[in-house]
Amino acid sequence: MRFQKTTEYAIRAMVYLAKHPGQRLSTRSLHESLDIPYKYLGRLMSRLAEAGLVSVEHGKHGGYQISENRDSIYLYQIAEEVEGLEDYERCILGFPDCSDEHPCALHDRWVAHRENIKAMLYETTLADLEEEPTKQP
Amino acid sequence: MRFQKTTEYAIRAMVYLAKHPGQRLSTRSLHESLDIPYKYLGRLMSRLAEAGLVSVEHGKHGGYQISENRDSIYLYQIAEEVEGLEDYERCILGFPDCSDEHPCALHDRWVAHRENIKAMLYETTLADLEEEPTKQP
DNA sequence: TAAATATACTACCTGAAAGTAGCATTTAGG
DNA sequence: CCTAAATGCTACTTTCAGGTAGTATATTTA
Repeated sequence: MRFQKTTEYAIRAMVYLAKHPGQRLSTRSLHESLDIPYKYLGRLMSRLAEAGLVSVEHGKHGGYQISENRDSIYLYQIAEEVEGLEDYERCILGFPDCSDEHPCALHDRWVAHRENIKAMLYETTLADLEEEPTKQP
Repeated sequence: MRFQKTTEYAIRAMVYLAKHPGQRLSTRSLHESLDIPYKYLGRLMSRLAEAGLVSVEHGKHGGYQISENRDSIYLYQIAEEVEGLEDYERCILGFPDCSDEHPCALHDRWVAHRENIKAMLYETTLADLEEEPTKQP
């Protein structure tokens, strides 16, 4: 009941980029700030760039920055790109034909929590995460 | 953001046993009723028996049944045995020193949902899942 | 134009979850 | 006592997330 490690990395990186608007940050600096394996992070950033979530500059002094406004990038977009959103449509017990009309024993209890998590993903932007005066650990 | 498949199997099997109190059910019959790979289910049931969640009879006409009262077995016990409960103490972004006092950007939003899920696991018994007139898919 | 520094691409390695298979062991009952 | 039917144990296989490594390519700048 958690994000894949790669999704954690992706959200970390996107949040960090959102905190440094207008700056182009290299994989090296993200690696050092966020403690994510350098080579693995490089491939991840390429994926995020290809998905259009960040813009990229090649060559010397290259790197990544948030592609659009921080308030137009939602958490679900990051999760979708990395691990997909299939889990949030899935029966909690894995029954293929579980549904509201034909629920498994845990369905009703689970769906309530699941919808709350979905709301978090679909309604929270990177800008929203900036608003609170929370320190990055 | 889901249970491991094996945890799904375990909860399915426990719920099914809880619906047939006093009956000793073989791996074969559980396999046929729940569509879980036969051999894999056999090993899983052994684990649940060793953990004390079900009682077991060997030999001909052997099988498993709920070990105690249905209302004294909580979902968290099943999840704990199969995949552990570490995820529910973990930072959603994987920062090792994230905490209430030193939160990551998502901490406060996530903890609310996480605690609700923990409550579901720690407060729901197999008997509770019986009470609602829901059909097993 | 050449060196430095960055991303992009490709191949490989590792560990764990999920699944398969065979044989040993236990028990009921004719 | 023997056989059928069940669990228990052990080993192997498959798949994929996560991680490592080397090289190609792009861009800045001295």
